[in-house]
Amino acid sequence: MAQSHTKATSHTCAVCHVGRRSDWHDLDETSLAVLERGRRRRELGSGEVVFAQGERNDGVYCVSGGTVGIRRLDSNGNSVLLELAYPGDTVGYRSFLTDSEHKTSAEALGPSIVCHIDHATVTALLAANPALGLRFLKRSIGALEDAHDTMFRQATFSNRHKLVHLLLVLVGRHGHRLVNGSQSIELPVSRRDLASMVGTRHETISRIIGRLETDGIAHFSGRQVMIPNVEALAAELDCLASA
Amino acid sequence: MAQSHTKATSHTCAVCHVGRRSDWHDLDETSLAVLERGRRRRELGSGEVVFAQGERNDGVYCVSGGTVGIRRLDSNGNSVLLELAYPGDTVGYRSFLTDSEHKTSAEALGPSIVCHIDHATVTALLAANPALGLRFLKRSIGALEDAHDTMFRQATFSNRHKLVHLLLVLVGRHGHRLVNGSQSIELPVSRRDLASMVGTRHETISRIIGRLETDGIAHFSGRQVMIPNVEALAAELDCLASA
DNA sequence: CGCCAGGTTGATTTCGCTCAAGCAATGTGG
DNA sequence: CCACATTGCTTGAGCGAAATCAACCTGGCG
Repeated sequence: MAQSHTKATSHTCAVCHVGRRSDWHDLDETSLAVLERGRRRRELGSGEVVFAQGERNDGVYCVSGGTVGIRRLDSNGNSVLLELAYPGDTVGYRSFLTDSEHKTSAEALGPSIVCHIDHATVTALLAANPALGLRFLKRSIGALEDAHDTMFRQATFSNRHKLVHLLLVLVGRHGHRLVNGSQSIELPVSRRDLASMVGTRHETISRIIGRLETDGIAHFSGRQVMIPNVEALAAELDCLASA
Repeated sequence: MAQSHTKATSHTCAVCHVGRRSDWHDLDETSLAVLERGRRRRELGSGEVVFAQGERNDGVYCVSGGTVGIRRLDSNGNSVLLELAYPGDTVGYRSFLTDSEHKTSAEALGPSIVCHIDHATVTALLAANPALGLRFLKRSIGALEDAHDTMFRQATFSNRHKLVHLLLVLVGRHGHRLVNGSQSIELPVSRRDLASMVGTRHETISRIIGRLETDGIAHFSGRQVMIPNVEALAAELDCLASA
């Protein structure tokens, strides 16, 4: 929950994310000063939007805490959660680099901290630091390969397998190992969003969850998930590869 | 069929694709000379592979004629066609830029012409022409946005709508307008590949095609498709947006 | 307290997958 | 040239899965 205060002075992008390197680490002295001047820290509550689909790009956002969801909407109210962004990730760089409106929305999936880096600053930093452009290139290629993975799974996995895979990914990001060796996750997303990620309806997700429960593979209570045996969960997917 | 010879002199990348700009147009004189030395033209027959998933990257390939399919395979023999590449497109640049093995396979979907540009040459050209890196950046962002579109459709469209959408895309690329105003397409892909792109089985594609036939919306004969009224086809999708 | 969003559950119908057979075009070896 | 295998596609029957529509629950919140 939104630890709100941070002595704003002590917290610079340079010291941000010591463990996970952000895209902004490799800047030289003067560029860091430019960055400090051009960035503004924002604390977001659950559901608050970072940027909205269709808006004009106004710079990029570096996630510093929490989880940010990238989603696409259509005029019918359909919404699909396409990516999750974590501390160290930069979002909004695609519409910046193509100089276009945002093709997706970004919103905090829980209390989050995000640094906005304005358009002029990013432009200046990119001009002075070719390596920064390279980071974005690598990032977009990585995101594309993830998207291809997802497209492949959409075409070849059953809904149940897709949900299991998603759970395994989320365990990696949000899981806590308990004393008895089981894993506990706090899901960052609603059932509806789970459904959109799996490519099905939320009722169906409910039923698949029910089946996982009766199979003893996972126990759901709201957004809390207990997984007694992660290997058993992973084994569900292995039976595909072994055929 | 793969006939391999070409009067190598007469055909340079500089004069290649006059209409559709390739990624290699904006090079300076000396870089063009480097490119000419480092590239090798290949003519491929239907089904011949440009590069295979898992192979080490050995440079990039510029499509000069025909159609190239980018597909992903798994150990079970599943195959999903992820992208189509056309003259002017460069393929294989992602594993080049990330210095990794190919994450996908590329193969000619019909008689095609492809220029291989070897690893050392691309490295040299990238170093001398920052704009080239930018082209690749734009390209990967574009591909990512396409992938997001596809993921969105996978989650929200019915199979029929997905097939109709795919047909409309293919009309744009492969369609010929006939005298009576109808469109004729020569599909570049098999039914199985259509199925993988839609995310379903080939039998289901057969049945959906049957329904489109009886609805009088499209007429299939092998890989030839006749669409008497493209607007009627597009109207299928509009009814989604209007709700 | 009533309201509402998010979630679950049930009943019904539609849809798509699986398995299997049949068919046409193509290629191959005798 | 024909018998035969192969490949890609279509079609059918049966079954299981998921969409749909609807009721209902539950926890928060004004």
